[in-house]
Amino acid sequence: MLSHDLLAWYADHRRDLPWRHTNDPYSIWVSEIMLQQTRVDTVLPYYKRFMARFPTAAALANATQEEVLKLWEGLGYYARARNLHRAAQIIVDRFDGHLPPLERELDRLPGIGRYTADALGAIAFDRDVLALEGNLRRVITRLFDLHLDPRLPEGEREIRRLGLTVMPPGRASEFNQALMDLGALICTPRAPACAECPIATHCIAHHNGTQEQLPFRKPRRPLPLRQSVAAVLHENERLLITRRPEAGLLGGLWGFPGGFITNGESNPLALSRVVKDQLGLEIVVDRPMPALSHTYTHFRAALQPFTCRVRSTSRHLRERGDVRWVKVEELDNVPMGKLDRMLATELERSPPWIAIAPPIERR
DNA sequence: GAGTCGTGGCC
DNA sequence: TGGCCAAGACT
Repeated sequence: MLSHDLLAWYADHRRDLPWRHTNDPYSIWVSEIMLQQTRVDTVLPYYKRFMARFPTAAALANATQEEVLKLWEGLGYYARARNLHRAAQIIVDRFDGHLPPLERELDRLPGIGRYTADALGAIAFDRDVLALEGNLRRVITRLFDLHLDPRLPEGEREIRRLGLTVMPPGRASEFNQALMDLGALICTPRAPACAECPIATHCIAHHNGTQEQLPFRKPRRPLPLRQSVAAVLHENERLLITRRPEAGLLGGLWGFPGGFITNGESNPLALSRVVKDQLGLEIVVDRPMPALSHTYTHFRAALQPFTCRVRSTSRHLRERGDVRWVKVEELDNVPMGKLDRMLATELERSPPWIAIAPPIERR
């Protein structure tokens, strides 16, 4: 039987992961949020630090958002951290610090969608639900040789229906995680290791030789490039940083004032306008910027020292909660995205200047 | 339904 | 090396 073969393989080959050493729903929840669109190896050090600092929902709820973001810095998709923090506060206020066990309740919490609600239902609460994520979609698609796009509603419905037919009642936690490990270790997107697969004899795609072509995907549109600018403003030994809006790129993190350029403005003018809009500072640049390269992997090559003067600093800056002056060595103590950390590093070489960031390639 | 949101590893 | 992908959620 398929489930028997799968669970026997899982008993011998399951990955040893910190969140598999516990039945605590909070611990499993944190792992599920961190693992969204993020590889296990990337998550591990973040997870350990986070759980050491916030071992319970109450500990997380009592923290400041800034501290939560600081621990998340570098992990990406920062809305996850803000939503996790908010949800912890809701759980403390409305559920006495404990996650509700039903998917329809979990699904209402910020940052928890269909998948995470089902994963918690299955893994933390032993409920007979299928937690459909990338691995399960691919594995089930191949098992049944489905020629449907798994991301579209019709494909998802069919995957869920067929998956449930092979899930043994009462063992949803093991079964879901076994399929995840199978997808991560054996039934990989490219070059699946069918010779080592414990359920290859049950796999219709393997029988038909179609596993390499599945799951079917529509080609994606090419990604646009967007150009951004940032100002690095010195005052003696201090640097000006601002807190970014919660919505959008690197939301809630601290960084140098700046933004995306629109309408093909020349770079110095765009920078002047963005900084003026954000801070009320007049910036005077005294020579034009050179051409720039195309992705921020080439960031260092694109940086050009650039002399400038700040015409006026206004007192209202000091009163704004989203603006700070920090010493260079303190930059490590506020949550900033990677791009801005690179700017900070570059700044220490040749202050002061205004940096024009090359276009950001969206993914 | 399609865009947006990060980062790192892979070949 | 650049395009693709990874334990998705939200708008």
